[in-house]
Amino acid sequence: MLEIQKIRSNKEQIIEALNKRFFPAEKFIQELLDKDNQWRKNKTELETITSELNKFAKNIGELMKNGQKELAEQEKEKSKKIKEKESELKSVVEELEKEIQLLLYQIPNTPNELVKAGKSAEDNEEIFTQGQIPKLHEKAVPHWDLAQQYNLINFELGVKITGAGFPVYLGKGAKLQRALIQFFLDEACNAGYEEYMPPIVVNEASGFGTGQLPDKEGQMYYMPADDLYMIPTAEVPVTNIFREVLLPDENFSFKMCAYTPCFRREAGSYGKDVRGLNRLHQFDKVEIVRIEHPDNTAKALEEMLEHVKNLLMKLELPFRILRLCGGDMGFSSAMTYDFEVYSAAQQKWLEVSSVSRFDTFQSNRLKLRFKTKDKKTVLCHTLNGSALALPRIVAALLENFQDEKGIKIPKALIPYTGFDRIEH
RNA sequence: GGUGGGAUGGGUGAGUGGCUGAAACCAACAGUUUGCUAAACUGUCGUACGGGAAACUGUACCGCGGGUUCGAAUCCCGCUCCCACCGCCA
Repeated sequence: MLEIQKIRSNKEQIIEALNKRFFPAEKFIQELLDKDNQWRKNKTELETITSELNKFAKNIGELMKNGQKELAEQEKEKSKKIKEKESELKSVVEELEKEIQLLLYQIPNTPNELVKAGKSAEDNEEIFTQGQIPKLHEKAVPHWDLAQQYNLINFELGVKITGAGFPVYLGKGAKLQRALIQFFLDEACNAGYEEYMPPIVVNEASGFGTGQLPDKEGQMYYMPADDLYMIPTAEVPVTNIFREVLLPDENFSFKMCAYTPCFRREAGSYGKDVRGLNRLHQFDKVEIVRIEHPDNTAKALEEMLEHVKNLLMKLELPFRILRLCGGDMGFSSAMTYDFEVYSAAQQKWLEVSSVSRFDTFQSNRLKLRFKTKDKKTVLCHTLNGSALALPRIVAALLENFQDEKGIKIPKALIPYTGFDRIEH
């Protein structure tokens, strides 16, 4: 959620920034500011009247105490009329507040100055590439065939137990999952991120805090009996640790990581995009989350990018980094970098990580703030990124490292898997 | 699931209709004293929003939402959460 104070004072810059998303900013911002003006006018008037009523009440109390009953009654009569006016104004103010809130919820974050204008994924900028695209043998197949051939993942079994998008991992397939989770967590801890194991269901307030609610509730699985949501990412519970937190000074920097399963309804997805591990309803992910002083955000983002790069290099996967254009970024993000690995048998790039800075957009909703040296209350910045999401990594590993006889495990992972090849 | 108790500022905790944005104590911060530490003393010490260049000022907030009243932390109604004990269970 954008800060209303900033919209008041930086109207033009904000509209310009939002235009990079092809969001109809002009209309929204103007309407918002008109409502805000009305609100402030009415609010001031209301408070003047309330103040008057408070004086009446005090005065009447005095009169009663002194036994001047008749005078008191007269004053009561006078205050009645003012009170009518008060309740009228009150409902106007409340209505305006609701409308302003509603508008604010619908306005996405303002893109960072580095972000280019653009409508879709085609306008994303490739800013970095690394690694060689492997040459596969002639009979190379996509990962869903490999998974079946070597009995690593059983998709049909998942359908039987739950439904499409809930695969069953078994044997070395299951061990590979466990190895990757452990590997990613160790790497994150070594980079100074503190490990958390949060709940994987959250309440409504948490969904709201990170911006999934009220708009994107279709994305989450919902349990009406208990009014709880399954998390779509560890970002939700971990960031909400800091909901309604006021940090006492400026010397803070929180680096957290968490492994959780993630649940996404992915309503509307279909076709080859959802084949095999490409898009699942349940998947595993290690997430890194940072709470930073605004001055430190740019540096923190760089560090996170380096961290994810490092993971992919250790896994020996070819990858590229894209800086998303305005139109392709998530609602809450000010700037997002996507990491894509090349999956050689499918011959396509798969998104495996998304690293974003949100600046004050989340912290404004979360009420996550700190005190400056001169005792001012200021919103913190939040950042997060996947480090990493498993399924597409597994897809790329299987596809890229296959040969005629089996699948090789990258060196860095062998200590975690306990085997160096997958064979019959 | 059953029964009972509770929710007040960073913490403990007083407050049953106006003198309470809220006692007292603790913690924290600043200062005085001191060779240093400690102690003592003095002062400061909630959040949000509005108005104002600022000093400052207005309003709201005692779990949440409604009601009664000229006036509510205090009375009434509904809800949520927490704690304890019992039952069931990993």
